[in-house]
Order: sequence, then C-alpha cells, then structure tokens
Amino acid sequence: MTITDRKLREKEEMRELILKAAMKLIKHEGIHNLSLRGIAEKIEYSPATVYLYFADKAEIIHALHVKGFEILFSMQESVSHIADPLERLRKQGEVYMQFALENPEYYDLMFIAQLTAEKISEKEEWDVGMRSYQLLRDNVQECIEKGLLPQTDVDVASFAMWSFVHGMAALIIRNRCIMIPEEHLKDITMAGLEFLHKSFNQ
Amino acid sequence: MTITDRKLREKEEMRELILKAAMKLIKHEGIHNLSLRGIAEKIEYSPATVYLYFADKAEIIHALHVKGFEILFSMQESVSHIADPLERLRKQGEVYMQFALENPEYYDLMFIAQLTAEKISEKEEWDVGMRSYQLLRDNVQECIEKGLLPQTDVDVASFAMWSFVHGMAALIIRNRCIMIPEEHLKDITMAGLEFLHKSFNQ
Amino acid sequence: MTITDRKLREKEEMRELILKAAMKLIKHEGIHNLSLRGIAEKIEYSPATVYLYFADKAEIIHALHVKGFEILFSMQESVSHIADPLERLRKQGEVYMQFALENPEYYDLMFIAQLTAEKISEKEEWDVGMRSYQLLRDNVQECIEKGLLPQTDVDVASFAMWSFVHGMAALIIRNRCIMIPEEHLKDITMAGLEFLHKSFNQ
Amino acid sequence: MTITDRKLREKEEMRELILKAAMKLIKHEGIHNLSLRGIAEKIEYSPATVYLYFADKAEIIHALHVKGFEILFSMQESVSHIADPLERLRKQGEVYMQFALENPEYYDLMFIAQLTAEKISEKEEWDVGMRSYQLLRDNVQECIEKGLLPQTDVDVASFAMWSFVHGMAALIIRNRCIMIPEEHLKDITMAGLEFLHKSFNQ
DNA sequence: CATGAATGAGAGTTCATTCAT
DNA sequence: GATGAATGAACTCTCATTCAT
Repeated sequence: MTITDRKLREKEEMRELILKAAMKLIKHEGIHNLSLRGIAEKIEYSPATVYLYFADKAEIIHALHVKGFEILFSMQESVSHIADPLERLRKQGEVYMQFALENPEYYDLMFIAQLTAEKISEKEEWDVGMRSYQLLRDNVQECIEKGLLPQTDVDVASFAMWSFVHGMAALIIRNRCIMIPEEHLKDITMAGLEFLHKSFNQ
Repeated sequence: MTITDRKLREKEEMRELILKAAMKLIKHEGIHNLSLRGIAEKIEYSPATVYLYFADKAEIIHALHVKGFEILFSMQESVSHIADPLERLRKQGEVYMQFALENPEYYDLMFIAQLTAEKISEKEEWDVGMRSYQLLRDNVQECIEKGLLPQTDVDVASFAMWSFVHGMAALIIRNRCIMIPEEHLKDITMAGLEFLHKSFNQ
Repeated sequence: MTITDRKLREKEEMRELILKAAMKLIKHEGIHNLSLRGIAEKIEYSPATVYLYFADKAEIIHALHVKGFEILFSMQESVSHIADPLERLRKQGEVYMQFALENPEYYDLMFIAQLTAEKISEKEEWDVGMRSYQLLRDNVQECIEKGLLPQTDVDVASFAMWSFVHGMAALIIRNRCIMIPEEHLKDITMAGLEFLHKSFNQ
Repeated sequence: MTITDRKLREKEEMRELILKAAMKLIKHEGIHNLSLRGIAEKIEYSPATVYLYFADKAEIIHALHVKGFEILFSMQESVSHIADPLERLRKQGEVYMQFALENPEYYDLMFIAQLTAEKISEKEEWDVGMRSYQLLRDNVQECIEKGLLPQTDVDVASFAMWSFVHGMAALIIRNRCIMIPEEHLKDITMAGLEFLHKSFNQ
C-alpha cells in the first residue's frame, strides 16, 4: 500500500509543481502568454511530460481556477462565525480583499481573465464559485432583514457589495491606480471598506 | 499648404479606418485574438500597409485607448452642469455605466485588459485618463465638504466610488454574473447606484 | 516441460490479445491511425508491456499480415476439391472476394497498405503469400491446358485474374465506388465474376 | 497589365513548385508521411511560406488530386476518336495503364490512398472523377449494344473493366507483384489486356 | 503609396520508444 | 512480468514584422 501511496503522492507533487510554475508564469507574463512549453521549460521537463499530468492546457487553467476558489472559500468561512451581520459583512469584504491582494494571479484568473473554451467543467466551476456568492448573499439578506442595510432587493444589494470589492481588486490587479502609491494600496482598500460601512451606519 | 492638408486629412482618415476595423474585430473576437492580419483583411489592404499608419500593433491599441477616454470624458462632461453635487455624482455613475455597457470593447481596453509594453506614451494616456478621474475627485470633494458624504479622505472616497462602478462594469463585461439574466443587467446596475445613493441619504 | 509450456501458451495468448485489439483499432480508425498507445489502452496494459511481446509496431503489423494470409489460404483450400477447373477458378474468385469483403482490414493490410520497413521477415511473408498465388496459378494453368481459357502465358493469365478480383476489392475497400450504393456492392462483385465467366464460356 | 501577369505567373509557378515537391515526397515516403515541413524543406522555403500558396495541407493534396484527374482525362480523350467500340475500349485500358504506370504517385493519390477530411470539395472531385468513369461507361454500353460484350448490366460490366485495370495498377504500384520482375511489368499489363480482349472476341 | 513575398519564432499536441524499478 | 515516468522528434498552423519593389 505504501508504494501506491508514494506514487500517488509523487504524482500529486508533480501536479503541484506544474501548477506552481504555471502560476508564476501567469504572474509575470499574463494568462494569454502562458504556454505549455513555457511551463515545461520552467520545471525543466519536456513538454510531453506535462501531458502526463494534465490532459491539456485548459485542464491546467481549470485546476488553478478550482484551487483559487477553494482558497477563497476557506478564507470566507473563517469569518462566518461573527454574530453581527453587518460586522460580518464588513469582515467578509476585508477577507475578500485580502485574498485578492495576496493572490492576485488567482484572483485574476477567477474574476478578471477572459475565459475561453471551458465548456466542460463549467458546471463544477459554477458550483464552487456559487458557494462563495451564496455566502455573501445570505449575509446581505440577514442585514436587510434586520434593517442594517437600506431596504432593497437582495440580489441588487449583493451584486453592489460584490462589485465594490471586485472593483477595488480589479483596478489594483490590472494596474489602473497609478495615482495611488503602491504601498498605500492595501490601506486604501481598507479605508474604502470603512467608508462604506460608515455610510450604512449613518 | 492645401496639399499638405489634404495629405494629412487622408492619413487621418486611413488611421480612422484602421481603428474602426480593429474595434470591430475586438468586439467580436476579443482583444487577444486581434491580429494585424485580421485588420488588414477587414479594410482590404495588405498587412504591410497598416504599418505605414501605425508603428506596430501596440500603437493601434494605444490609439483606441485614447479614443475611448475621449468618448468617456465627453459623456462625463455632459452631466457636469448639474448643481447638486450628490445628484451630480449619481449621474456621473450612471453615465459611466452607460459608457461601459454601450462600449464594452473600449471599456475593456481602457480599464480591464492587461497592458503590455506601453512604455511609450504612458504620459499621454495618464493625462487623458487623469482628466476623468479628476472630474470624479472634484465632485466627491464637493460632496464631502458639503457633508453629503461621510467625512473621509477624498482619495479614499473617490477610489471607492470608482471601484463600485468599475466593479459592476468589469463583472458584467468579463461575464462573471451568470447568476443574473442578461436582460436585467442594465437595470441591476441602475438599482445598484440607487442603493448606494440611498445609503448616503439615510 | 509443462511449466515452459504454460509460459509459452500464456505468451501466445497475450500476443493474440494484442493482435485482436490492434485489428479492432485498425478497423475503426484505419491503419495509419493505429498507435501503440491505443492498443495498450484497449487491452488495459501499459504501452511498455506491449514491447514485451512485440519488438515494435512493425512487428505487430507483420503478425497481422501473416494471420491474414493464413485465413485467406484456408478459405481458398476449401474450394480446391472442385473438379472442373474453370468452375473451381470461379469459386476461387468468389472465395477471394468473400475474404476481402468480410475482412477488409486484413485485406487492406495484405494487399493495399503501403508497406514500410519490412526488411526483416520478407522471406516469410513471401512464402505465405506465395502459397495463395501458387494455388491460383495452378488452377489457371489447368484451365489453359484444357482449353478453357484463351491460350496465354500462365503468369499473364494468373496476374489478370488476380488483378480483376483485387481491383474490385481495392476499389470497394478504399471507397472509390461512390457511384454504387453500398448495399449492392457484394452483388455487383458476384455479377462481375459471372460476367467474366461468361466471357470465357462464349 | 504585364506586371499583374508576371505576378500571376510567378504565383502559379510557385504553386507548381510546391506541388512538384509534394509529389516527389509522396513518391518516396508515402502520402501519410507527407509533411508541410518536408515540402518546405525540399523547396528551401520556410513552412510559413507554403501557407501563402495553399490554405493547408489538405488543399495541397486536393490540388494534386484534381491535377491527376485532368491528366488522366486528357489521356482518355486522346483515344475517344477510335470508331470500333471494342477496340476503343481496349485502347482505353492501355491508356489508363499508361497513366497509372507513368504517374504512379498521382494514381496512388486518386485511386488508392485513404482519403481523410476532404469533406469540402468532395463535389468538385466527384465531378472530375465522374467524367472519366462516364467515358468508360458509355464505351461499355456501346459494346454491349453492339453485341461485342456478353449481355450484362452496363454498370456491372463497367465496374468489372475498371476493376481489372485498377487491380493491375494497384498491385504494381503498391508493390504486390514481387513475383514479376520489374522490367516485365508493363508488358504483362499489356498482355493482360490482350488476354481479356481475346476472351471477348472468342 | 502600397504591397507581395518571405520568415523566425512559437503555439499546442501526439507518438514510438526506452529504462529504471 | 509489468509499468510509470520520461522524452525527442515530429506534426500543423499562426502571427507580427520586414523589405525590396
């Protein structure tokens, strides 16, 4: 059994290795310049070898996708114990921003990059992404019900909340805030969340 | 002089032709599938000809960039006469969303797409984009000064506002709101603006 | 001895398994799409395993070759008891066509496919194929001697006979008779044989 | 106009060059080993260049196809003036064999090779090939009507005739007549035709 | 002014084969 | 006896770009 185990572990490690290399390349060159050959070179294996671990390029990207959503979801869960729904909503925002800024390549892939030809697996990805949205939606609903947010359609409010944090993340990750010094970015997003929070608490 | 003039005008017309073709292609195939060949084919000139009007692909994209910012700016200006700053801010948001949803290719290019190799011209683009940001910032400042928005750093609030609308636009344009039926998208963004507006007016 | 025997038998069984799988693949994908990987997958062994039973791809194809000739020969023998040589010749033709149409993959391999690198084994294949040709030749010779066929060089007549049936088989197998509805093919070949027979009997 | 003419001629010459190179490669390596790279190398141009003259590999093969059928048809026409239909039929056979043996690569492509993915153009190819078949069919019909061939269905007889010559050609081209010395091949085919002719004239 | 011709570089992918375990 | 892991060499095809004409 241990032999099989070791083999499995090694296989998994290799997949990890490939995914990490892919991520690094995406970080530096952008998703659209990601090439299988590039990955192979980076891990110092032949291109053909990569195909032993992933069916094709799309599967690699898909795997990164799923991984990203798992990280995000687990971070979101870590604040779901907070009792006060408005406070929880805010923490949700903070955690979301933290994920985005700490894992910009993942975030990019998950929420910004142009998706192509992922017909397959759409279902799975949808599910995994949906979990995260549902968390937010439930939270918003509770806030509205308790009068902590202006009376509105839940989906409208949820979409607005999401848009707000996504907007900050996307502008930063795609480098559109050249007017803000890099070292202030994180603070500004937190201040932004605070600003919104205040608006609701008026 | 007139000869020179005509030549200049003709040159300009050709550039326009190229840009329009490029835009159409981007619209249908996405930026990353934009090819010089494709452009050339569309305008029924040879690829080499395109190089007589633009140094390279990057310059074409850059020109589209600038054009986009000009359209946006003129739309923004169209609401700058509104006296009430909070109302004006809201209209600003509406106009911004309108631009984004009516010109998704431009918006994508300007605020979402991964920029590469724009070493040159950075300055110019900065300026043209900055004008738009400045408009927003002035507006926000006025609101804060008049107590219509929570007391905050102007840049924080401006960034927050921008993030909000950008978030909505970006999620829609990059197709991340599969949970919302396409025909409701526009309404939801307007409802989102309304939702925020209400929060400030509480 | 029994141990060695069992081993040998097992080896032979595995070879059979491989050959059968190969044949099935050829049938559905064509010879040129036959891949060792495909075979391995089909028999649920690793590609490397196949190499324990055959030196390389060429050897597999060669083995199929030989097998095909054996089947054909046994079918030919089944009519060699017929006394009347012209009648026997005709039955020979029928049996040949039957083999071709019932085993198009074998026929293709044996008589149509482009052979590459069969340096080795040429001798063996020659022999096994030659047996079949000899049968035909003897038959033709008898016919000529008895004045049942026009006076000609035996090899000329034999080659002509063979060419005739081969032509029908090859056109059909390589799909060159789109003008003939598929369901009539067999009938047409039989009618063709009849037509020729009549010519000789005039 | 002369400039345009020259350009056109040069383009045509290049296409010819490519086709010739392709043909040579097919001759020596077989169709299935024909590669664009190989062609490019042979003509000492880059692979990309080939794509300036042909859309893809399939188009090259298709062009060869058509060319082959044109050569064959013109050769067939050269004997259509012969008055006696049986004699004409025989000459048809001779000319067919001549074409096959003088242009074995063309013949292979047209009548033996496994066709793949030529969905398009099927129509055109069908037409061009059909012309040749029709010529044969008309000829056979005339023979039957005049009682020069045994009374049979025209299509049966035509298919039989075609099969006969095709069989000889295919066996020779695909190297299945190792029992016949190469230098006798042509003679044997002619003798074969004579043998058949005699059978009808009995 | 416009272009036809050409290409180097690079993309994703597949395959027969080897070899240490 | 069987295989997992690996690879080199091939494949078709696309693209931005250059340059002589």
